Amino acid sequence: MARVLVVDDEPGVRTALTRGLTAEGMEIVAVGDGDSALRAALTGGFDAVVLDIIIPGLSGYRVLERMRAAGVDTPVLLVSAKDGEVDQADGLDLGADGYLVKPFSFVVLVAQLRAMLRRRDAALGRSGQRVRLGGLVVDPPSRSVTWEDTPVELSPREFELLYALARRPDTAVAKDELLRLVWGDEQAASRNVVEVYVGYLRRKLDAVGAGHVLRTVRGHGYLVGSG
Amino acid sequence: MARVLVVDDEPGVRTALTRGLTAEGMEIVAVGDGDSALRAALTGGFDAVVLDIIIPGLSGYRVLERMRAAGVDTPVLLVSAKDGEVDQADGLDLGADGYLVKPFSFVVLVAQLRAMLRRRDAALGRSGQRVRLGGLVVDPPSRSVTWEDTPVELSPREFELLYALARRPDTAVAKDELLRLVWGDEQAASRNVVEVYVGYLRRKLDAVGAGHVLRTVRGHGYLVGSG
DNA sequence: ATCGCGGCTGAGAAACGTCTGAGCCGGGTG
DNA sequence: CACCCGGCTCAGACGTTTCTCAGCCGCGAT
Repeated sequence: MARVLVVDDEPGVRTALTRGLTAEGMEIVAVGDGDSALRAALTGGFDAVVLDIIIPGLSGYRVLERMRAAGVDTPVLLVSAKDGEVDQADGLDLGADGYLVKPFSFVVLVAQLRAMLRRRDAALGRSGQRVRLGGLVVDPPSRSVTWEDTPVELSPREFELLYALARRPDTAVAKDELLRLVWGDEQAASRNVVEVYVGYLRRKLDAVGAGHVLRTVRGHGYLVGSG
Repeated sequence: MARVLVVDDEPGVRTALTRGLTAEGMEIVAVGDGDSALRAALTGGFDAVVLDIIIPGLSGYRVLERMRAAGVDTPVLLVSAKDGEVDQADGLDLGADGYLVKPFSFVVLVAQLRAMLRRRDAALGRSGQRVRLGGLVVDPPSRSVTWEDTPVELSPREFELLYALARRPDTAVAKDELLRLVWGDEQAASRNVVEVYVGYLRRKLDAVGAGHVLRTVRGHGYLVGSG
């Protein structure tokens, strides 16, 4: 689910957008002035920002400018009554990702937002997201695993297996599914190889005192969990 | 330098855009019909596409649709005389990144293109900015590298390799991707050349006591990090 | 307590990935 | 021309990883 920050000075627009975008399955935080907007945006907890330019306090331009200066690269959709070409170009060159002229169509706004979120998802999909689970951290970008800050050296297969399990915490994953997830569609591999690799994993996890996170679910498969 | 594909059926628009965008420092390929556009786009050799919807052969929509279906995620800026909100929304939902209504302002077009290219560069980590990482400094403008203020002399390839790794700190980069980033799309180069150059890099980094920043991630690639 | 089955493990063979040194090529320089 | 340097390929050595097999263990039901 996407978290979107909506910034507009008119309460009517705020409630309309909040209602409409919530119906589209987004989680909305709406604020009415530049200072609140900047404070909210700098938390980095948003996937996109809809930003009116003419607002009390810091202008939309300034908010955008300071966000980028602070290294926050959340996608921003500028909204303004100004339809001059220079305004649009300036906004985009300040680091915005789109520009909508008021009065805008809600349908277009949603489509623009979706386009921006789609790009973000594509970028994230390549790297994979880090999983934290009690003292266990599985970090796909660096392909590293730590237990309470102690690094655990894993081979590629071992890593993939642990990651496949850690992605679904406290959920039993069947051996057949692990075969599919980690070993691919090759039918060649026998189910025993999963047991062998769980063995390898356990040995390495045990060595740092994390043996209990990887449990057997008899007759089904395995699960990693915090319990 | 960015490579941009321009698709429009009017030769006048094509030459105007080609001239204007070239002046902005972009490398332009211009075509006038949907079939040529699709063929060009599917090569994947472009950083962005400016795509008119109403063109001979496949429509712009179709071109976009087939690009995405083929897994080509080059940013696309749709251009059309249709200003209906549904047209815009449809285009964006088909996978476009922006929508410009004809007649458009050239300044806005350029700003939109730049915004799209900026996102792409950020995602790929090619901002051209200096990278600092512990005691390691990689400075693209001057093509110089220092470890705790001690300069490290690198050949061009060595520099590109280190820079490719350093701009994504603590992230394992696959050998295939390094080949693409540093050696270009030429399939000719073997994967071993990466290993050889990592060897060269390590020798030089070791000589100044920075050997540990460049680590092997077995079965995957390499990473530079502070750890 | 005993039995049966699923799960676990040690050993070993084969494949794989990594690194290195030797050496070729081609372009620029003295 | 001879030389050097950077870029690259190749083949070999070495350790690691992957996987299979065979047999053992132990859970849970009777």
